Amino acid sequence: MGAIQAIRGTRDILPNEVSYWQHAEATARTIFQRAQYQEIRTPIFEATELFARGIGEATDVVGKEMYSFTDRGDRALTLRPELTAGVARACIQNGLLKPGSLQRLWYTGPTFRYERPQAGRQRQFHQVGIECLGSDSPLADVEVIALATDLLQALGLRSLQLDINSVGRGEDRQRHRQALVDYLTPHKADLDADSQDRLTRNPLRILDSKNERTQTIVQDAPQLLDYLSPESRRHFEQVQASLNDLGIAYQINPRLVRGLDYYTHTAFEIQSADLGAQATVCGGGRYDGLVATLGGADTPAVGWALGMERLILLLQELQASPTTAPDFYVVSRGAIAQARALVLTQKLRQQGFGLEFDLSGSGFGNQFKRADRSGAIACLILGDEEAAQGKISIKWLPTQTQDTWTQDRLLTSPDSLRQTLAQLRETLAASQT
RNA sequence: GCGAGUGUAGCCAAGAGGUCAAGGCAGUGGAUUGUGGUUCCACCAUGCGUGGGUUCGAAUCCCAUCACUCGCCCCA
Repeated sequence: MGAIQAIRGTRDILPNEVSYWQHAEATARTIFQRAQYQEIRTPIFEATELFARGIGEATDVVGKEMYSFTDRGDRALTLRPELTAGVARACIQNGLLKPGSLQRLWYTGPTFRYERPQAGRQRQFHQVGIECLGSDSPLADVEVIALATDLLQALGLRSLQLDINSVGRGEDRQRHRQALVDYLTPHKADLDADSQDRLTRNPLRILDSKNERTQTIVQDAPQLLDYLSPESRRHFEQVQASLNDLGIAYQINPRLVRGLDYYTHTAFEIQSADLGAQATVCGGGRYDGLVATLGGADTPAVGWALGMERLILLLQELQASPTTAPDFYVVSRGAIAQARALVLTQKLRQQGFGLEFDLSGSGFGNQFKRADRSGAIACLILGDEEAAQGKISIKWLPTQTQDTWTQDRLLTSPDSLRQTLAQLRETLAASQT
């Protein structure tokens, strides 16, 4: 009652879930590093104008999904709804885009969009992404896509689908858009309400409508792929050829369009059937115009962003949470013994062992119960008797055997300790399968 | 932003206007003040998302509000 709650569309990531995040982040990091992508960290909020100009005023993201506010200095600011624009801004501002040079970058961090929350969709969510700036080669598109599929595969995800398309260049889209409007206008009355609305705002989207009647009308509508310039078509063909060389399965989806204005040529999406309505895990493409739009030198670029929450949902369906059991559980009783036990605990931790120290102050019986639940391989036991003699008892939980060592021996034989732990862990694993 | 559904403990839940709200899992303490996993016992919601209203009486009916879920829109 009266307790303050996390605000709508935000959530806490609790310890039992964090292990998935760490696993995903670590995997991403090694894959990016192997391909010589460097991490970049940019601010969580930026000038509103950056997104308005970069993403496009007419897009849904800018039009109705931004967390915008003015600060005490009357600056118009926005919590970033995606990271690409900020990364591009940082590259321009810091002179990272020298003519003829390449920047390979990756990033991760929180992202904000004011939308109705659903499964796999929140107002604060997290993205991981990469950007390859400075190359117009179709091979850059494919390198970037391959890193996405590598990452997902390394995480053990199956049954994902890669859709690709080419949205051409601005001129190609203009011509196609005109043709599309010309084709659809006579049918306007038969379109669903949403699509009628989109006829003037964003006719491309009509192709994607889920309305059956609209779909039958749209079947014979002009396809964007037929309006591509020869250059754009060649680019798209090379992307496909190179994907084939790498054995990456894909589907050409002529209806795939991206929600942000800055995309050119290649657009792609990776979807999962296990995510419900929010099926896209990873989306990206080429954005040759963005850097120039933001005031930088003309710089071709490709990249993608991946939704961490959606990725974690898939990982959780796949495997149980990785456990983090300690090597030793430290059982002690009596003020002097406890104080000594803590000293030994710290020294063993400094040698690289994992130890959980019992702080409950309850009887040995209860401490052993907790030791068992902790999943530890052994108990270190220090009571009045051991403390008085400078000794310590070690109970090996899987074998129910117990040794008494001098405390000195405990601290000076890390190798044999490690060996015993490894052996017991093995037999434990064997007995469980 | 629109449409629909659901809120009872950390989790899964029964309850359907009338004994100070079943049960299970988890947790804590004890049987066992120096030895675990099994077992047994005890404890664990002055309150049913929140705020109003109807009623002699509300977890149960009504209204509002908040949150979540599903669909639309859109995206990661």
